[in-house]
Amino acid sequence: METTPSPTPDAPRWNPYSADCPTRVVLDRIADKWTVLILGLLGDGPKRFNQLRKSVDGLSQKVLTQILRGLETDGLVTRTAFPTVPVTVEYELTPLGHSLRETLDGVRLWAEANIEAILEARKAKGM
Amino acid sequence: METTPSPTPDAPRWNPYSADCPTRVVLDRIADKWTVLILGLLGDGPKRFNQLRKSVDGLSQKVLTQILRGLETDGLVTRTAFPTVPVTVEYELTPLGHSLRETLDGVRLWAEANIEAILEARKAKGM
DNA sequence: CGGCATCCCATCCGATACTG
DNA sequence: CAGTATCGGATGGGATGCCG
Repeated sequence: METTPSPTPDAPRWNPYSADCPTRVVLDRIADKWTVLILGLLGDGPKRFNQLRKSVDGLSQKVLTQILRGLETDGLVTRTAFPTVPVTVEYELTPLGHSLRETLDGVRLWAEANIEAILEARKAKGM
Repeated sequence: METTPSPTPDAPRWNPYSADCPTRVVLDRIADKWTVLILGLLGDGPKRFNQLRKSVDGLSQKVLTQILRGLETDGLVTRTAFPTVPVTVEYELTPLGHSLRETLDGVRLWAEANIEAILEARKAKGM
């Protein structure tokens, strides 16, 4: 966790590109290989731990745990453990998480609409 | 650079669930601590190298170079060197880069609108 | 099933020195 | 000014084992 050390508590204004700007706080949480995909999966409804893990190929148990803890910390998902045997744990988006996921849909749509252009740019540069 | 060293051509790509494969390609490019912020800065117009570096708190010269090379590779920015003394280099968004930046504005707006909720969630969990 | 703890290696990144 | 080159420490994350 990389919470910013709170400086002087006076000025409520933040530099748009300093470490405590809202965009950076949010990006530091979601801008990794997997989080956006997990939010997408949870958008379809509550999911169990291993259900998530198996849905995203290459995602390890350790990393999934870290991601879910982070999302929980920020109030984006809830974790519910049912006292079954063995235990069942369900993760679900909060309203806040849902609204973020909807916002990220914009990125997904852009990606799908422009992936060709990107791949051609790479090819044009010999990649 | 972060190009894959292994040139194995036909690896079984990520899970078929992902209509998100394009999303993954795009995320692998932009989903880091800095790239979205740089796209935001360039959205206001062309910027010189050190201009960008000084604008983003904590961003090193090395990482900025890597990011700009990556964005160039994907056709999102152009690099123009002017034969002044000393040399001047300008980075500018392509139309593709502009359209991505506009999409990412959605994320920025969400972040600014919901940062309070996130910080309170963290505080409620003792962070 | 859903974790946590440990080991351990790959990658990242900051610091530094040098260059056109 | 805008990089490239190199090194070493920090970090991330896979593999494995254990546990409620």
